[in-house]
Amino acid sequence: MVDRQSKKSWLDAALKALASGGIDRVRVESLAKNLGVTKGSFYWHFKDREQFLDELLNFWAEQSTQTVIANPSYPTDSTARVRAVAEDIIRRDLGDMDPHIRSWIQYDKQRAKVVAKIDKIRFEFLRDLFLAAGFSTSGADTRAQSLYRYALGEQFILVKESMSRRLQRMQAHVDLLLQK
Amino acid sequence: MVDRQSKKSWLDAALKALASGGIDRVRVESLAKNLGVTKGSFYWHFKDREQFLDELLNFWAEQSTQTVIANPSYPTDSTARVRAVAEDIIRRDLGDMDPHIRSWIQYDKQRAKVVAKIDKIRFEFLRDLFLAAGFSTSGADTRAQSLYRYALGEQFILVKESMSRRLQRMQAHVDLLLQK
DNA sequence: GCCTTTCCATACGCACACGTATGGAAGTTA
DNA sequence: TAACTTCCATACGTGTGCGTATGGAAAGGC
Repeated sequence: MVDRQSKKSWLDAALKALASGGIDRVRVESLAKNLGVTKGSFYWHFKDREQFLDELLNFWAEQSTQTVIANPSYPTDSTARVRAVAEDIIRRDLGDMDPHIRSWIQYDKQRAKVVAKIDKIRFEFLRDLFLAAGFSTSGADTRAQSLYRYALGEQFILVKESMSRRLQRMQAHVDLLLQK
Repeated sequence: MVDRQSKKSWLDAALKALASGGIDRVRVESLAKNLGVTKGSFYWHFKDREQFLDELLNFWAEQSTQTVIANPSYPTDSTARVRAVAEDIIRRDLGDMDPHIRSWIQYDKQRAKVVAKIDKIRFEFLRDLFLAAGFSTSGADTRAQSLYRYALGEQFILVKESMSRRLQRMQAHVDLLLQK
C-alpha cells in the first residue's frame, strides 16, 4: 500500500492550489501531479470536475464555520469580546481562503448561495456581539455590517501593510464602532 | 468601409465580457464573434492576448481615475462632501468594474501594482476629505481607511440588498466616521 | 488607374485539459 | 488460493483556445 489517496487529500490539494493561483489552477491533471498519482485516481473518487468543485466548496464551508464562530477562548466582557474577535479576523485573514473563494464564485450564482449563507452566519455572530455590548437593534446592525465590510475590504485592498499595522488599524476602526 | 474595428472597440468589448463573467470570458475568438469579425482583426491590432490584457488594465485605470476623483459638483461644506462622495461610491459601485478587475489581478503581482496605485490615489482623496472636515492626520487616516475598506467590502459581500438600503447603510457608516 | 497601406478572412498547427475505456496491482473476504 | 473489491496507470478521443501564415478586399495617396 503505497500512497493511496482519499477524497480529503484531493480536496486539501485543491484548496492549496486555489490559494496559490485561483480556481484556474485547480486542474485535475495538475493536482494529480502534486499528489504523485494520475487522473485515474481522481475519476475514481469523483464523477467529474464540476462535482469535485461542488464538494470543494462544501469542504471549505464546513471548516470555515467551525473556525470563525466556535472559539471558546474569547473574553466574557462584551466590548473586550468585540476587540478579540476583530483581532482574530485580521490575524487569520477571515479564514485565509476567503478571498480566493469569493473571487472564484463571483460569477457562479448557484455556488454563490453557499457563500451567502456563510456571510449571513458570520454577520449574525457579529451583530450579537454588538447587541451584547449594549447597542440597539439597528445600532448593532449597522456596526456589524461596518465591521464585516471592513474585514472583506481588508482582503481585497492592494496596499498591503504589516500585520501589526493592520491590527492597529482594525482596533482604530473598532474604536469608532464602539463609541456611544 | 463596413465595420472596421479600432483598439477601443476591442477594449470596450473586453470590459463588457469581463464584467459578465470574469477574465475567463475575455477570449479573443469570443470577443471577435461579439464584434462580428474574426481573430484576424485582433492579431492585427494586438501582439497577443497578454499584451492585450495589459492594455485593458491601463484602459480601465485611466477611465477609473477620471470618474471617481474629478467630480466638480460635490458640495463645498466639508462634511457634506464626505457624505456626497460616500453616496457616489455606492451609486456607481466604486466604478462598477472594480470587483472584476480585483478578482482578475489577484494572482498577478505585476498587474496588481497598477491597481495598488489606484487604491493609493483614491485613499488619499478620501483622507483629504476627512482632513478638510477637521480631523487630525491619524484621525483622517483611519477614517479614510475605514471608508475605503467598507467600499471594497460592499462589492464582495454576497447578501445583496436594495440600492436604497445600501445607501442608508453607507450613511450610517459615515455617521460613525464623522463622530467627534 | 496603379500602388501602398490598412484591415480582416481563412486555414492550419499546436498545446492543454477534460473525460472515458480498459487493464492491472494491491488488498480483502471466503 | 480463488474470487472480489478497491484504487490507480496507461492510452486514447475530443473540444477549446492561442498564435501564425497567407491571401485578399477596401481605402487613400500619387
